[in-house]
Amino acid sequence: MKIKETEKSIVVSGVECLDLDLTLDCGQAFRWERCEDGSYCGVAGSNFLNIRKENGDLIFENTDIEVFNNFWVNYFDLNRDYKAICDKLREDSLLSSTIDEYYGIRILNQEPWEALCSFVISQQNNIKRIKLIISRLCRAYGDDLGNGYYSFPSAQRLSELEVADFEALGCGYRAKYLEKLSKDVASGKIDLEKIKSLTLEEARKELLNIYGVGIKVANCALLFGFGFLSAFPVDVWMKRVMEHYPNGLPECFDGIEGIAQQYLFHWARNNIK
DNA sequence: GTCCAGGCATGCA
DNA sequence: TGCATGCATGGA
Repeated sequence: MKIKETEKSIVVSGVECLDLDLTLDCGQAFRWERCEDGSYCGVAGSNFLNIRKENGDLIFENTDIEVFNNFWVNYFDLNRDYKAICDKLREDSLLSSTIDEYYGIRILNQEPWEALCSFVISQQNNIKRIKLIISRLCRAYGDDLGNGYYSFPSAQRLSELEVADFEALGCGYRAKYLEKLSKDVASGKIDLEKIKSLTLEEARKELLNIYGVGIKVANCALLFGFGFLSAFPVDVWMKRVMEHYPNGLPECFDGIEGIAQQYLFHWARNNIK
């Protein structure tokens, strides 16, 4: 990876396997918008970013080198060798063709709190509406970052709300889950940083104790927010995919089950019914 | 109008 | 432990 600072942007070359459309709009993160020029605008943490690809280079705009180094490198997982990971996953025949078709899906390192909230909202819901609800939530209770962009509201802020406030955002029956989750995280009863330091099994057990968090939401939070690449979420789409693996997951998935899952999820959404 | 979506808690056997 | 049921809402 080579990094070059210009007057307005940061130009990163030598990053393999990062397709912005596939990575930012594949149902793992819900706050990126595709602009007319093909670039993406979004917020993560308290940082706004515009990112695009040009001749294979990644162009980061509306950020600075310090935030890039301290935040975006980790967010986009730029130091991980995804090419080697994809080569390993190609040992599976279904994934081999899937990776050829959708090469460039990465797993983003999102913040635990945002990921957990987002996937509580995601249950029994479709991606378009998940985005709609999260957008309303940020606009109503996040910090104003300018130009119509808002940060994801903190647990502290959301702990001030009542169930009816979440219902007003369109959260439906998930409102009561979010209300309790916000208060428990804000009070320290649930310690997300501590959960991040546990083993996968221990962390999953902790998340499953949370009201409104079952196995699917737990695995999504673990994969997308807590850095566990072995987590393997199975939703309605992945249940259809699992018919292709009657004997369990192949050995080449070991340690990178979550990345395999994201390719299969994308394949299923585009190819099944 | 009906069906479905990155499911979960609850009650009951 | 496993299975049936109700649950909010917006888009297709």
